[in-house]
Amino acid sequence: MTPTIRDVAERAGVSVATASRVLTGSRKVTPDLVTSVQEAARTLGYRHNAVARALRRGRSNTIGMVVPEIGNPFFPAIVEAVERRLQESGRDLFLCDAQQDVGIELSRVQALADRQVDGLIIIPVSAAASRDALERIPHQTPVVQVDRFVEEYAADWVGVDDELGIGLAVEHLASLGARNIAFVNAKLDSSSAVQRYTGFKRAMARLGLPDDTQQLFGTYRAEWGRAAAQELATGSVLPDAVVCGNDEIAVGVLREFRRRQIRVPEDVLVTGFDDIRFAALADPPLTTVRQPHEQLAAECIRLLDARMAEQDTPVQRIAIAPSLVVRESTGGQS
Amino acid sequence: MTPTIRDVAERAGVSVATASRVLTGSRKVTPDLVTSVQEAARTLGYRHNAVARALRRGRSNTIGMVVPEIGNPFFPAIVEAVERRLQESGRDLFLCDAQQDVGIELSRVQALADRQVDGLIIIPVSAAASRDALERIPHQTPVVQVDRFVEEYAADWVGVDDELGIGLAVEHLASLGARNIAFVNAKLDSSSAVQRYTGFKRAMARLGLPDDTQQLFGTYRAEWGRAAAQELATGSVLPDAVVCGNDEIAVGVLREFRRRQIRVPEDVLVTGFDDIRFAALADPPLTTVRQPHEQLAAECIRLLDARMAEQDTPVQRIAIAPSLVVRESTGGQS
DNA sequence: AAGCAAGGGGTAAACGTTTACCCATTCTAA
DNA sequence: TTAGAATGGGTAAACGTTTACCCCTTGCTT
Repeated sequence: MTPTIRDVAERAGVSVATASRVLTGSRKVTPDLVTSVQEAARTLGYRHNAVARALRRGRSNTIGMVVPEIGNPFFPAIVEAVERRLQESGRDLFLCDAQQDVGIELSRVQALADRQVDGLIIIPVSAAASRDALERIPHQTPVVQVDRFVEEYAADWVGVDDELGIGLAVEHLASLGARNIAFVNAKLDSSSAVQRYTGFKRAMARLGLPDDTQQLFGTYRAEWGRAAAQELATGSVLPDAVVCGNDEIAVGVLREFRRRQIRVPEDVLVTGFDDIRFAALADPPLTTVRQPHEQLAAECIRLLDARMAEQDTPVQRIAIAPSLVVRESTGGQS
Repeated sequence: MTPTIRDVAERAGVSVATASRVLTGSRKVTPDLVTSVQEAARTLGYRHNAVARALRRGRSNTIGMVVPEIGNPFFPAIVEAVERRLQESGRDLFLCDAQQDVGIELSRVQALADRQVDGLIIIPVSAAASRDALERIPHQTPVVQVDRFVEEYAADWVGVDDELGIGLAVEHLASLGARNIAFVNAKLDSSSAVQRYTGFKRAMARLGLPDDTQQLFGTYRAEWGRAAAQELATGSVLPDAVVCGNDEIAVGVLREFRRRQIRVPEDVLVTGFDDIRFAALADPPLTTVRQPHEQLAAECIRLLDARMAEQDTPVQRIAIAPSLVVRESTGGQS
């Protein structure tokens, strides 16, 4: 069997209390005993049982995170940044995937909460349907939402200013002379889809552009981008530009236009959102709205720690301004 | 405070033992009591404390998984498939990212083992340097390696037959008349990099092709692909074809060739490995070796369950034959 | 020199479950 | 009818820690 702290104490000739004190450093212990306990622990290959510790302490030194779909490359990028931050404070991150399903999301959230994670970072699947999952989280567990949020649910949030981001894209296109600007997005069930849509409409209005352009709603995936591009291409007139709700959609759009020999950026301009790894590798490289991962992650951990330190402080929503990255899909430099 | 089983028992007017029996179904209980316990649990909003349960039972109904780098899209694809499988048996998956660092990998493995996961699925970072991390896993914890394995370490493995896969690519290129075939791969510190390399050399020898072609080793990332392509493009003669160690490299290669106006497939053929989501979306769409995720995941869970059921059965290595997907980067159909 | 504080060790309770064991009741079979 | 089995409930121990509490020793202050 794996050795317990009792074995360590026995071998070192001390009580378990002393052994625990040495191993956790929770109280001062005579140097002699310190070394003999450490020696004993080392020779036995002792590792503390994190389950027992968590039960006793009521905390686990672990943060849980749930993302909507790990296959969507934007989310791993956020996860990596969060992980790097957590590492600085020596905490572990356990990651779960909701597979775009609020039922699975609920079970993941509960699995993590049941295991006494000290905090929960969640990118909710749906602005409305994820509320149930989040409301079932025990109230003492701090929760921070990232990127997306749930409507009418009081928890901290940090994300990018989606409205502003889409606005940057639209303005850029308008400055290049585009007037008939189509919009291809995911269905409006996540908060980011909603905000990007309102961002689009407001920017169009602000710039005095016609807002009866083609606006198509599907999923945040490349297949949808292809399907949408097909619809745009077979319509009566090709738009001057296509604003996409995320980069995956945009990559699908580019692919379909290429297949149909519609040239980007000569015949039509295309923009994405997120600046995923492959945005710069697409052909042509994609003009997109960059999400500052590191900053998002830093704010996320800051919010979480603040919430852990003080439960009853007012909820915050932090929107970070994104920036536009101009590449060849709108005629920029490579 | 959140209610405990004691509260449930009290409210239902039974002992905690009975409450536990009802809630876990571990023994038959009179129907009356069953309903009153369930009623009590429901009205109190009782959720069992998974930490306490795990401590008492010594099992956690949880599988841990560690991947080398979650930002590499091949790994999330495997994770998703594994997750779907585990769901069938009602187990949870906690995922950790090693960030391509064997030190972090070690700490992740230990964090999971310390929390009494029932099994560990690991894609090791390095064929040699990851051995330390794996050897420190308590011997009662079942371990299955996926995709990559650690040399001289006795644990089950399931993956694709890398040698065979690369062989398919080389044969395909040879059948198209390519003779001067370059190879762009990651450095040989992961088992897959090694196996893909030997696969390449053997295939070249088998087909009687010159094996003094350019062979470049970097990382499994697109940036490396770009750098390597630059080197190939500026060499004295452009190879007939480039076999890449994975799709990310290949995408980088395609990008750089495009930038330099080297046409694929007219001037040079390119192949990848993995068939990630973006392989079909690259321009031109990438001919690649497809990894059967679902099958890999299924075998992985099967191995894990077998190992959990019986500790001392001989170690297995299962190599699944991959298939070639021909796309335009070697002149195939879109 | 006496009293008190501080330092540091041990004992045992507690965290929330599950389950071995015991016991009372009811049922079955001879 | 009665011995024995079967059914089902309760009591309490156990999982491996951490830590409140107690107590002894030492050293310092007056």
